Amino acid sequence: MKRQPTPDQLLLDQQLCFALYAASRSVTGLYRPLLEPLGLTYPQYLVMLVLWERDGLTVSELGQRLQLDSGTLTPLLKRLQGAGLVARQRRKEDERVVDIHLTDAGLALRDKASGIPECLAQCMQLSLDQMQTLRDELKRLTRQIQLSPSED
Amino acid sequence: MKRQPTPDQLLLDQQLCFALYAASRSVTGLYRPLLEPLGLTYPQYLVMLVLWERDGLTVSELGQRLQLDSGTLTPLLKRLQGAGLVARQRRKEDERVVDIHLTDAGLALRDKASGIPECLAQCMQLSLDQMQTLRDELKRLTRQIQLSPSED
DNA sequence: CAAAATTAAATTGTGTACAATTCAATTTTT
DNA sequence: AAAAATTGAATTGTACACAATTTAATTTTG
Repeated sequence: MKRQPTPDQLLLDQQLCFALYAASRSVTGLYRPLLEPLGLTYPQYLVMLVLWERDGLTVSELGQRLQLDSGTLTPLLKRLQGAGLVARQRRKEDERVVDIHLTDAGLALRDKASGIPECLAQCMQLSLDQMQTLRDELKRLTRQIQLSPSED
Repeated sequence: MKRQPTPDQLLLDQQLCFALYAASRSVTGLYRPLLEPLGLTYPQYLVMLVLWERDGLTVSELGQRLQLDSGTLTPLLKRLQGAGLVARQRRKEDERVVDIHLTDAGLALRDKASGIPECLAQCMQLSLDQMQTLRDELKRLTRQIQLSPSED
C-alpha cells in the first residue's frame, strides 16, 4: 500500500530550472535595497541600463534587447515617465512607433547607479572570472533555447 | 558636448543578473507548452514537485522549500485546489496551520509529468554533467546570497 | 490566569510577465 | 487608389512575486 517514491528526475533539488529560478529571484532581491534609493525596481533598472547605453530606442527595440513585450514594457515605461526619468513620444514619420528618451534626470541617475555592479559582485563572492564564466554559460543556454523552440 | 559613454560595468551584456533573469524566463518558457496539457503553470509545477516528493506539508514549509511567501502561495494553492490537485485543510491541533495534501488526481499527475525533465534536457542541449555543474554553481550562488544579506 | 508577544495564513496593494485581443497607422496587393 | 495585410503599441485578463498589514490562534510573561 506504500506509494511509489518520486523518481529522481522529478526531485526539486535535481532541477536546473529551479536552481535558475531561485538564483534569479535571489539576485533580484540583492538589487532591491540598492535600487530603492534610486526609486527603481529591478526591471526598471534593466530598462535604464539599456537606455544609458543607447538612448532613443523604440518600445519594440527595448523589448528585443530585454526579451519583454509591450504588455510588460508599456506600463513600466509609463511609471518611468511618471518618475520623470524618460519621455515617451510618438514618432512624427510613423505614428505607430513610440520613441523612448532619457530625461536629464534619467541620464543623471546613471552616476548614482555606477557603484551598484561592484556592490553586487561583492555580495555574490565570485571572482570576476567566475562571474564572466557563469554569465557566458547562461547566455549560451538562453541562446540555445531561443534557437531550438517549436519552429513555425 | 558629447555625452559620456556608459561605463563598462553598466553595460547590459556585462550583467550576470540579466543573464540569470533572461535564462530563467527562457527556461520557464520552455516548460510552458509541456505543462499546459497538465493544466499547470511553472510555479504550480514546482509546488507539485515538492508535494510529490513529500506530501502533507504546511504552507510555510512549502514556502521554505521554494522561497515563496504566503502572498504568493495562498492564491496559487487555491488555484491548485480549484483544479482538484490538492486539498487545503486547517490543522485540528493548531488552527493557524494549513496542511496541503495531494488528491488522487494530484498524485496521478506525477506520471504525466515524468517525461518532462528529459524533454527539457534535450531542448537545453546540455550533457547531464554540464547540467549538474551549472545547477550546483547556481545553488552555491543562491546559498551565498542568502547567507550574507543585511543581518538584523 | 490575563495581557503581551509571537506565529501562520490570508489579505491588500504595487509591479511585473505574458498570452490574446484591439486599435490605429502604414505597406502591400490588386 | 481602395482593399487587404502587416506592423507597433496599447489594452485586457490571468498569474505570479513580494512588501506590508491584518486576523486569528497559540505561547510566553508578568
